[in-house]
Amino acid sequence: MIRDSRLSGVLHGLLHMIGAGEPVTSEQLAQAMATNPVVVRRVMAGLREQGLVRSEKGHGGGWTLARDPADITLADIYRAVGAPTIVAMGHRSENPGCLVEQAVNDALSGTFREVEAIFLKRLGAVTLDALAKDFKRRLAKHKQSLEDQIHAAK
Amino acid sequence: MIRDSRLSGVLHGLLHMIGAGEPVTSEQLAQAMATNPVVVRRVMAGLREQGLVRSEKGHGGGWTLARDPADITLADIYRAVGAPTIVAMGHRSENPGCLVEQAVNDALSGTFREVEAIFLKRLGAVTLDALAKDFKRRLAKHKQSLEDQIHAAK
DNA sequence: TATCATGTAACTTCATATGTTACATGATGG
DNA sequence: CCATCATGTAACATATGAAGTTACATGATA
Repeated sequence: MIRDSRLSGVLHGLLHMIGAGEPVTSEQLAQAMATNPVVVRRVMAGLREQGLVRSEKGHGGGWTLARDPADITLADIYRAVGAPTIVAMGHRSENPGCLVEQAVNDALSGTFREVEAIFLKRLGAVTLDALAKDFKRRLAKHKQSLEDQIHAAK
Repeated sequence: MIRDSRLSGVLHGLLHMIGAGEPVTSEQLAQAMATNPVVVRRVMAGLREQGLVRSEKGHGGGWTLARDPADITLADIYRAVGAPTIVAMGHRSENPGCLVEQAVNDALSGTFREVEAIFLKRLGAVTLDALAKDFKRRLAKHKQSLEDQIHAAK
């Protein structure tokens, strides 16, 4: 099963934008996300429609965050990228006449829906700011680790 | 996103097998599942490898359950059909060098794994027998409903 | 031995995220 | 005003994998 990576990709891009402090072009984001500028625009367009980011044309243009990252949850971003399918399984058909199918569908649908609700709840509990801070912690740790190596080599 | 319907389809087929009491051919199962006999054999082959069903060739042959449906959970069946992808989303790439990517992947992976665990736990709590009984309840209710209509029409 | 059924390889089909090319639109700086 | 830079978007190509299909081999039964 091909897995949709739009949420993953756009989060990557947003963290870059937070770190930049100035408009970031699709070209730069594409390089960071190892993809194509058009793909970036395509997915970012959804975020813009939801008022999460802004885009500016021309010199010095590019993408900027439109809202406080502390007020944006991963669930907001998930919806903004088009609310991709969460559960990769589905029903063979939706024939309401077959009682066997009804029993099977109900049993699976209940689980599917529960899983989707939990997924969205979890995403809703994480803000973009929290993710950015997590990244900064990793960065600090990484730098510390590098310095330790330098000192150890003296 | 195309959703994998093997689990749904095979459950449908298994309920038919339970109701039949004698070997059911791929042809019959295919008709019930609105698909092709080869597709049925393909997916049933996984169940056979796990010892959940048996197949017999020749006259009077077909598919039969190999174990007590009360001892088979939907999780067993899920695994037997090849453990299809549960979460339809994934990471854009697995570049361990990029700290941004690490932060994003960890945040999403945690949620993905939690969701998958819950999914399997739920499937593991439902036996094939329970599903069959649920179907029988629906059938009885349906029959009752039909009779009521006949009586009301008198 | 004819028939029935599974076993399996080797296709085709289909949906859809992703990648790419091409060109239009609009903003900035000279 | 015009060259440049950037987004906006349509149109098409590519890739993946489930599902569907065809063809034929294998084996069991009557």
